[in-house]
Amino acid sequence: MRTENGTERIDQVPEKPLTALKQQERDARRRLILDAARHLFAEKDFRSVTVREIARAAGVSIGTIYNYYENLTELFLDVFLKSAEDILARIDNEEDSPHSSLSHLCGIYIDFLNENMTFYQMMGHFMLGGELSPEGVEKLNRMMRSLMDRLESAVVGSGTKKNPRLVSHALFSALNGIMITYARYPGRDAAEISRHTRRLASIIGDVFEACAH
Amino acid sequence: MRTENGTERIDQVPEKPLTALKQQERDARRRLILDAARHLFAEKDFRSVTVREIARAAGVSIGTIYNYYENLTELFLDVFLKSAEDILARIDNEEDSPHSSLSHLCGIYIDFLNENMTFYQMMGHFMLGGELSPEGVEKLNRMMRSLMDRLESAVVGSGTKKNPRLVSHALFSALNGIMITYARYPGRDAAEISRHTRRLASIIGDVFEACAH
Amino acid sequence: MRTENGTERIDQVPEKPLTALKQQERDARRRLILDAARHLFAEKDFRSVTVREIARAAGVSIGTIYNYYENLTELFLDVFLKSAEDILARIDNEEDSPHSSLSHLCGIYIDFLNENMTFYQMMGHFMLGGELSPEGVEKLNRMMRSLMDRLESAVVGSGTKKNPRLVSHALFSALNGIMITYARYPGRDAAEISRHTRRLASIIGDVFEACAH
Amino acid sequence: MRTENGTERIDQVPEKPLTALKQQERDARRRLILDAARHLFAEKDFRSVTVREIARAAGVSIGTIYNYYENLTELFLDVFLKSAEDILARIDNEEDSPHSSLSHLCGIYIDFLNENMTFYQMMGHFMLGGELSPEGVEKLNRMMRSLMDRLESAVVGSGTKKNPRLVSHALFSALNGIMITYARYPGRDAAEISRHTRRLASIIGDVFEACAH
DNA sequence: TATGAATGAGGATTCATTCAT
DNA sequence: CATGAATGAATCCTCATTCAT
Repeated sequence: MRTENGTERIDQVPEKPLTALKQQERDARRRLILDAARHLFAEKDFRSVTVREIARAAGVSIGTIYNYYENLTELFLDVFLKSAEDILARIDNEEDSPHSSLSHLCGIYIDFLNENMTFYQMMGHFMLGGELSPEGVEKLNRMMRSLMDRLESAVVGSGTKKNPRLVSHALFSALNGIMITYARYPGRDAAEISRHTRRLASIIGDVFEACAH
Repeated sequence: MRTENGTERIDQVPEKPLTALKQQERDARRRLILDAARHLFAEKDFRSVTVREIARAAGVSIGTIYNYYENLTELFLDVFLKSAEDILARIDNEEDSPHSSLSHLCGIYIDFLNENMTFYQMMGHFMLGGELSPEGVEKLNRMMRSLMDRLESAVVGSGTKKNPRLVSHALFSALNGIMITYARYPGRDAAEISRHTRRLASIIGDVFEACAH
Repeated sequence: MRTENGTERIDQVPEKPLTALKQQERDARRRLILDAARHLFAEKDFRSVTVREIARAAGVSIGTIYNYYENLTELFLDVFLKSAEDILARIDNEEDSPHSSLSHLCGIYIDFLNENMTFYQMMGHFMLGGELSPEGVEKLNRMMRSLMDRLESAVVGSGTKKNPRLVSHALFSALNGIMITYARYPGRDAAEISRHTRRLASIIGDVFEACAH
Repeated sequence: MRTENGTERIDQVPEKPLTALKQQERDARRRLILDAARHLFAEKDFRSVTVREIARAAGVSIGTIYNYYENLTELFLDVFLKSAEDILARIDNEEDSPHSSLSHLCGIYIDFLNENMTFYQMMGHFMLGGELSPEGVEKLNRMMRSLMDRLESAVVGSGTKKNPRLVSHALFSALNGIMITYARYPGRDAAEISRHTRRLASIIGDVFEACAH
């Protein structure tokens, strides 16, 4: 069994309940660190967060961090992947609802970005040259593809006559671009930025939907 | 007088040719530093370039750099603004040509990004939380608006019936998003990425153009 | 009963075969760790080998290592003493052979050093300031004296007219010095170094032998 | 011009007294650091001395250390080379004196080692696997050869009939071995060790001298 | 006795910035 | 104005050892 982000979670056969328990504890601890980091990132740019801060926030020692993560970058990547799982889940939930238009999906995504700027910052960081191990790159790309797949489903569902893969690439790009362009709109507070970016997402969704026909 | 990027260039009255000369020298030196930095950034991620490296590349001392720039960030910002002037000039040149479709403009922009990844990286850096002085933010936003204006002209020219400002916001976002999404497409070299991103830009341009009508 | 290296092995009276068995297991385990460490040291400088590596190589846990050794230094010392036992055994075997000249003995010793650089490195480490418990120092010196004794026998056998103890001190020193001086002879591979050091050992042996008369 | 240890000391033409002055200051500062380190090494094993300690002892900042040395290893190496220059000078001075027998030279050398245990410890460290840059290895070997040359002169002077190079190799080895074997003679204080090692050096010198004939 | 996760002091090194010359 | 040596806080990461299970 593999979780979406590629973390290996060893299946525990009933014969080894002890090990299973340990694994649970391990997962819990890892989660603890992860969440502490996420909360920290909400307060300040993730690139300026130190191991010491994360350790303190998680209530563990520095060394423990390194028991769970090879290095800081791997932790950052895990935070990113965890966030990505969240948005995937959110999309998958909405998919079942009837009013699942392209525009609606765009709104969900952009709302998520507004609520999780760190996710977006990390996307920028990792996609634009942030050092990453080969395994890290692999995980990153698997995740990006997962996101793309959701979009493609929606694009196909919109009945486009064009190449759905290419169109969903373009749509995904368009959505991602909203934040890099307006996340720091001058003199606007978070609420205004949220509203503006949502409107742009809506426009983009509409444009792509309209052109499908 | 103000240059597009807001650099303050003290006007020299003809009565003081000596000072004017000095100012020229000063500009030349500043340019020297700027260009050295740009070349360096082409080789490695700008965030990992040190003052010492820039000084060596420019053939000046570290101290001199601080005579021309308050700090490293200001230098980075200037590099960004200089690049932005380049793309503005490129767009303005093309504007005169007859086949100035929206799609064509998108192509020009995305080509520029591919040739100037540092520009894009800096955009991401500054737009997503990079520390910046109030003056820096001001300069940055003036530049972003200049770019937007060019796009808006084109959008208006495309005869859209929608709110041109909003549409051009959406289009600008869409273009910017291409790079953050595909600059690290796995297993592709620069040429392939350039081709793919250009295709996406073309699609986006077409989509927005089509919907104008 | 005491082994040559001073390891305390609690005598097991026949009445307690169970405990004796346990002791055997204990010895086996200790041996396991020891050998794993020795093999590791053959690959990389012993000072850079970590407990974790030794544990992994021995197939035991870190904690187990500390059940058998007070600390890493004690383990290192034990490796050293085990090696020393090897060279003692080798010398004792050769002693019986007829052609046991001083020069021949020197050759045996230097060959051993070439094959067991870790032994020599540890000698340097412990003799030149490496922290050691009083018991450790005691063990170390007992071993050095054992080695000296073998040499002294040979010196006496060579029929020297001088103070045999002093002469054997000098000879022992001379042999030990060969490696510190030539172990890193530039641009020579192991075979060449082995050959050169052997030749020097031979010269030293001859010189001491010649002067005996 | 090159100093014995390979430090590049740029010759200053009279036309640039300013630069010459700066170079002098630089040398002085480098010397300051060097001496501080040497003194520190006299108090505790050089391997356990930290940059912070050296900086404090030298009255400079940590960063300054790195302005003069690439890294700690280079500093250690320089201390070693400086010591080596001292012993070379001492030998060269004695050379002029009439009673320059082999045995006398050996005494000078062993006295030096007793007074400069750090030198010997470093010799062991660098010769037995201590990490070193290629340039470092080069410097180290040049120094070892310089020492060897002095010995060879003396050996030749002793009128040996054997291969002088080989004999001096053997002699050098023998001397170096004295310290690794007896520097930690148990229960003896520095004075006793000094006396004992000197006696051994004398024996070795005599033995080699006697055999020359 | 075996385990191995947790610990955290401590290491070397970097680098933007200052300022005396 | 130009210089570049000095600064030192701040970084990530290691690893021997402990101890609860």
